[in-house]
Amino acid sequence: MATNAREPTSPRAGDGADKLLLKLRLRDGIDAEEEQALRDIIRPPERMAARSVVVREGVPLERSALLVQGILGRSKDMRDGQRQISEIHIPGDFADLHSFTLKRLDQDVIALTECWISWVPHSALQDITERLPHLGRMLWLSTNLDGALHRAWTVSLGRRDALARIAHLLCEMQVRLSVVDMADERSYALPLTQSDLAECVGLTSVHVNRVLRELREQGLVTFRSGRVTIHDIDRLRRVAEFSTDYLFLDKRAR
Amino acid sequence: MATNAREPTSPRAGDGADKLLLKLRLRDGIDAEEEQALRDIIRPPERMAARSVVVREGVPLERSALLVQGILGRSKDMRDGQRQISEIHIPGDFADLHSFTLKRLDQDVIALTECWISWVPHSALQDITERLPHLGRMLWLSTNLDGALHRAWTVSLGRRDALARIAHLLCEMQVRLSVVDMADERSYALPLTQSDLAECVGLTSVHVNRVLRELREQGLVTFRSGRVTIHDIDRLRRVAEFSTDYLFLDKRAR
DNA sequence: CGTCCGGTTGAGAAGCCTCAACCACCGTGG
DNA sequence: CCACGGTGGTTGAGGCTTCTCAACCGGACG
Repeated sequence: MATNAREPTSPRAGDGADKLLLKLRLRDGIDAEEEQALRDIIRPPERMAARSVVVREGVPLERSALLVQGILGRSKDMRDGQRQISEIHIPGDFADLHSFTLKRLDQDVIALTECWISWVPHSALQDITERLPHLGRMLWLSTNLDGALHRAWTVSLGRRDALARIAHLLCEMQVRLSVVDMADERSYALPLTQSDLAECVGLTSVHVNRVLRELREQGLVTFRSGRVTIHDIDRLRRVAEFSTDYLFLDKRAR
Repeated sequence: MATNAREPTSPRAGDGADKLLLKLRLRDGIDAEEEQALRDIIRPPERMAARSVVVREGVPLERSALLVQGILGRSKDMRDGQRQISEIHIPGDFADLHSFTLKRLDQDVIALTECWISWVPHSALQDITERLPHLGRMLWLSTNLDGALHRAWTVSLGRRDALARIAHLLCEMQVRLSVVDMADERSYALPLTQSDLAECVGLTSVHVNRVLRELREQGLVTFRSGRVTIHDIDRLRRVAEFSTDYLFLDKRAR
């Protein structure tokens, strides 16, 4: 069942769990029983087309989406056709774990690229909160990490200019992707369009284009054909006023 | 013990719990055992001076702050002296419940007015996750509601102009304060300065001043001497593109 | 080979910021 | 009692960042 999907890009069933465990174990120990419980509730990944709506705002939900491959965004459409993305999700992220308690979403989850998603039933999560409270707290932690990202984005949108805002986003993605072995200090794949970036940082794609040129010409970063190449990570972080503190990369009893 | 504080503004010990319970019971039932467990872990409120830092970013924490009276903000200082507030807290809110899993904060919690705070030890919260998993999920829900506010603010900062942004904030506060019986449809107390507002919506206080005049002259809202008077809530909400959906005001099994 | 999507660039407009002055109110101290 | 200083609010003028509109380019794909 798990290995039924035969397309070349199709991920293995355990990939999502592996990356989720990398993310959780960076913050606290997960023992064998907890790991097994987690693996047991993760269904085989399903493919979602690029640009499709994975979870629609407002719909009653009984499962959450663990992203195995691809990039998801949480997105809000405005009356006038503009949209704002409030978080970018990478493999190993639950895109809507908060729906476990909220029971519906306040924003759409959309596939920014082709994605593979493992669904996790809320009933299984409830079971975890009752049988394995520490693992339950680690899942709670996971939604609180999302909250920390949200706050950092709020600060960016409220107080950084366009250059620092984009620089900050590219710094954030570098660290988060590193955690799941998808980036190093020099470069990483980020298969988004400039319009996608614009919807993350609250600018127009035209202005994002100009700012990306500026970042390139200043020898900081290059974003081109879905890849980020960092020329000077120290200067980039200084320009962005970036610190890893809000990403909670330290291991502690939780 | 609980009634020791004698100043006229000093709240009773149970006030914080009462408002927290109003907030939680709006979303799901809390039975007598859960209510008692919650009341048992809430310490008598302590007074914090206006403009003081209640919880400092980065400091290891073993307790969370339940706001009983006053207004708190989550605030990030920038290098250049600017700051951004990412959430406003009202009585009945935990200002840093996320520190239960994160163990420190990514932003300061500051008192925007004189505040009374009840501290709740993390050990007691851990106990709840182990003994009363449903109540634990309700606390998890509470941090997820914060997340929904964060996302709404991100959308505001990214895609609304100054007028709509301030209108949206005033709409949000009206609903949230109503939940804890501190607002009606026409008016509510909001003892903030125009600079505080500016730090919430990512503008300067000068521009906030001009926009408040515009809101007043359009017959939408008046914000004056710490009080918001809503002249036309329907038009105000339309201008703000405000919907209560993201506040999750519905009762459901969670 | 045409079409579409994403990216690039220019020119002018709009929204918000900066700087500065001034006012009203309130608590404090002489 | 009044003078004073501090804080918060108000208004004007000019500047800068970002937006809007528009044109054009290049590559992928049918």
